[in-house]
Amino acid sequence: MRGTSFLHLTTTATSLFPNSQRLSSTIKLQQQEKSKHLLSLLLKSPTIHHTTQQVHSQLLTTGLLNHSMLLFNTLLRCYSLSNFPHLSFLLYQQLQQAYFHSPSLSPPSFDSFAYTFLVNASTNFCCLGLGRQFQSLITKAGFHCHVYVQTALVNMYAASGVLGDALLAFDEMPHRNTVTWNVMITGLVKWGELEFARSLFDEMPEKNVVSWTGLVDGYIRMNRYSEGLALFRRMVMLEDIKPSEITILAILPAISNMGEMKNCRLIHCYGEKRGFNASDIRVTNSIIDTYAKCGCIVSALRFFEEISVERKNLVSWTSIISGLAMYGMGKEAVESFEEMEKTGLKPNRVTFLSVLNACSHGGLVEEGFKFFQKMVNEYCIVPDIKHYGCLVDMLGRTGRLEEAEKLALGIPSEIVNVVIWRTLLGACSFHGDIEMGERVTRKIMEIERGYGGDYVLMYNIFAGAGRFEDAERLRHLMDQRNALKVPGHSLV
DNA sequence: GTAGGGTTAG
Repeated sequence: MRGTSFLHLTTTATSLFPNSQRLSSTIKLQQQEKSKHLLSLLLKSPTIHHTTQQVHSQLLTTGLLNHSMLLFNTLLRCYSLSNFPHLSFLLYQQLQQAYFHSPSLSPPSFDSFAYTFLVNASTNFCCLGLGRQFQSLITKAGFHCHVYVQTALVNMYAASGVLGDALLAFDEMPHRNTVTWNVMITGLVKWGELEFARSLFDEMPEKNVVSWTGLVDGYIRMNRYSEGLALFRRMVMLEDIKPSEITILAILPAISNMGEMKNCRLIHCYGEKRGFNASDIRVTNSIIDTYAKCGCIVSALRFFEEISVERKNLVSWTSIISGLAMYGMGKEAVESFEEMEKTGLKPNRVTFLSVLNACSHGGLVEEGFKFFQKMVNEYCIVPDIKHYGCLVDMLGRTGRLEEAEKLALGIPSEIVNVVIWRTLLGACSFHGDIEMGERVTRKIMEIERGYGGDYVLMYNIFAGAGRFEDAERLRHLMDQRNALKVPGHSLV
């Protein structure tokens, strides 16, 4: 890795600042003013990449790079949080090189802030190798007990799924704060280690809303909705912890999976009271989605229409289109799509998937094809298997089985899957096409033999056509192959 | 300065 060559340079670092005595006081003052100005620029708009880059190039051209550790660290932080975290490493390297090329300067000495941001940049850049190198520099620099720096390292390992190393770093910390515990817990939750996360949660001395939300989210992500919601209730009622917008985002999927319309309303009201609905578009969008999934498209629509056009983003529109699709409201979904385009928003693959789904559920075949063409030609989006799935379903539902089969056969072999054929088999069953049903069943068996639902569908096709012998033959085959029909409800 | 995040074929 490119990092090796420049990282080892820091081992001799002792002090960042140059010998400033030689600078005249006027120049020094000018530099301080300039630094102050650049710092305020960064602090004013830390998330605007353009500003960060401008400040960076100013630092390089004016030679101010090694004059203020505060400015350097702030810039490092902006990069680590941006979409280009590797620029943190470039900046780091430039400071090293400034020293390397002018021996009159004192070598840079990176503090706990710099290391924290560099580790975060490694995390966000998914570059564990570099992170490990920083870890050894951190130890050499004497920050092996520093809570912030070590927490950043625990987070790096935990977020990347290297849970053994995360625990090692966590265990070796003589002092931990709530954030340390939280990064460990959320890391474990992220990688499905829920029980382990739970035991740490029970063990941690002071829990805050992030700890609670992390665990609630864990249960819900593992489809353990009632346990997640029970924990949420305990958090609010017994522990008196105020939910945050992230808590709301975590519990809404549980509410929609349980179909708890009442609770959706409750959360909606709570969001109004706390101002989340107005301040966080993600909460707004998730409420639209939850209303729709709880069976109330009217509430979803009403809520959606209350949002101002300026606040609605692509996900808001996609959520309502996908909601309308669930109810077979194809026409309304198409109208929403067109309205969205008028506002200047550019649909993405999910928006197209939702509108295609709406066309398929609403029986709008020609519109569906038009959207597919539009997606490919106008928006240059390469269709994925789900887009094809909608088209097959759309043709299959309306009984255009030959076209559906032809389309399925034309799907690139690298992406075609068993779901496509299962969709077609469902259509064959619905429209009673025995021959195609047999053909499609054979295709499915080539890919996967263990799913009982396919045998059942084919059995129904035979039985429906009065071919009971064939049906029984199939039932035998199913027993022989030990195919299990997965029940319609969850076993947990 | 360090932690959690919305829409997705059948």
